[in-house]
Amino acid sequence: MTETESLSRRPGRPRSEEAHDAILTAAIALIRELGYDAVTMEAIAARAGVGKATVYRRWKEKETLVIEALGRILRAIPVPDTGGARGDLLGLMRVALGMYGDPASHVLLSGLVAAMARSPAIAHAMRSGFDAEWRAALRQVLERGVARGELRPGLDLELATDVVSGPFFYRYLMSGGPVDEPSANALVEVVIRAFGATAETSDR
Amino acid sequence: MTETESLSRRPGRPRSEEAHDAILTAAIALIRELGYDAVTMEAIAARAGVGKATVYRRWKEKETLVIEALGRILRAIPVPDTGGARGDLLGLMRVALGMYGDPASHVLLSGLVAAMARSPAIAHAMRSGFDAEWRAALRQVLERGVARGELRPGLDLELATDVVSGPFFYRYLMSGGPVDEPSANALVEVVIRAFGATAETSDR
DNA sequence: CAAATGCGGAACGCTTTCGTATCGAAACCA
DNA sequence: TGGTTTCGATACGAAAGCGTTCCGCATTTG
Repeated sequence: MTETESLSRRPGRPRSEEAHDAILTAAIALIRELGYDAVTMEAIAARAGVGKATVYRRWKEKETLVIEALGRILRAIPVPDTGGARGDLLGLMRVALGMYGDPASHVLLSGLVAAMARSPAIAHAMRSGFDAEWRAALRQVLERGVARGELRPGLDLELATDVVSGPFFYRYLMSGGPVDEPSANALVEVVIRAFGATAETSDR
Repeated sequence: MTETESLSRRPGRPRSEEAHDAILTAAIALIRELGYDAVTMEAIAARAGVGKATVYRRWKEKETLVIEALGRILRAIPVPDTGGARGDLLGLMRVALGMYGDPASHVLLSGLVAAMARSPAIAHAMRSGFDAEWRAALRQVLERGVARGELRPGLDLELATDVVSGPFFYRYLMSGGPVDEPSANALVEVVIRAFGATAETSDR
């Protein structure tokens, strides 16, 4: 904002975009492999093929580096539109399955959850990024379901959101239970039964 | 088993039970404060008022120490019996609220979740302790509900368990949403609506 | 051109943790 | 009593990470 206003104003050699990218990419890769806590600035620089000074010139702490890196793995979640709440919810569940399916995500996610507990900045980044994105997509699907008359008008959106998100999250991080297509189907049926318009209770 | 068969067989000074207890207690306290990863053997010994050698004489690795210490905070979960599924589930939810209510539990739980992702031994200890205990209590309540005719006979026990456990777990570790009595009430209603016998869908 | 800044790389001093060793005192057994 | 083991405490060397500084070269502005 202040630096790059009129097309690179400063005298010397400009900072390398390649280095910037390589550092962020290396950071994500290492957090996937080792978890947030175990990753060091030294290792990030080494993996990126970059001097430590190049890293410290941009970020003073691992925390801020990681927060910027998190933006890289955050992709917009496509909101499915199959014409019905059941199909839309299933579509979102498949997005979740895709994320949970990668075994490396386990170390990544659990490491970040632990980091959230001790770093408000990381917690904010995760909630306003990962979680908010997912939540918004889910809310949209649920509201469309209400508008169509498939879901109950007065339904608690927050609660419905977490009934969809929570069970897989719990299985993935704690119980080790199945996180797969059949479970996704069953969970969607539960949500529709719980939040569906009072008419349709046991169809399918 | 082998050592203490005939009332302290070995010649020298016996190991201090006080030291043993103090070490385990110190370990738990520190994990609550700092998280699993950040706790060191040095800090545990210091907090316990014990020499490092005394710690290493008993446990070679932090991992095994922590696994034994986890047994300390695992209390048997009382299975409520209010005469109805709704009341029983609410009783269990209050147990969960009691655990989540302690702010120190946040660092404890999230640190252990991260440790589970990298240590199969910790994962096993958590699943066969904390999770299994909770799951068994929940299963009992659900099965009683089925026997009473309040819940649907063919219900998926695993899924129902995780629909109860997951949402608060997700709020606690990820979204930061409310984990309180009103939410517990609402969640119980969701479970009863989703898994209830087809007759009672919208009473209360 | 000179001045300024960034580059990858290496080395620096500092701190923390690791796991082991050693100490004199204390607690147990034969 | 003498032998053995643990006690709390402290010191130790090795290893790792920190954040900084310097090097020689590259890339930009003026």
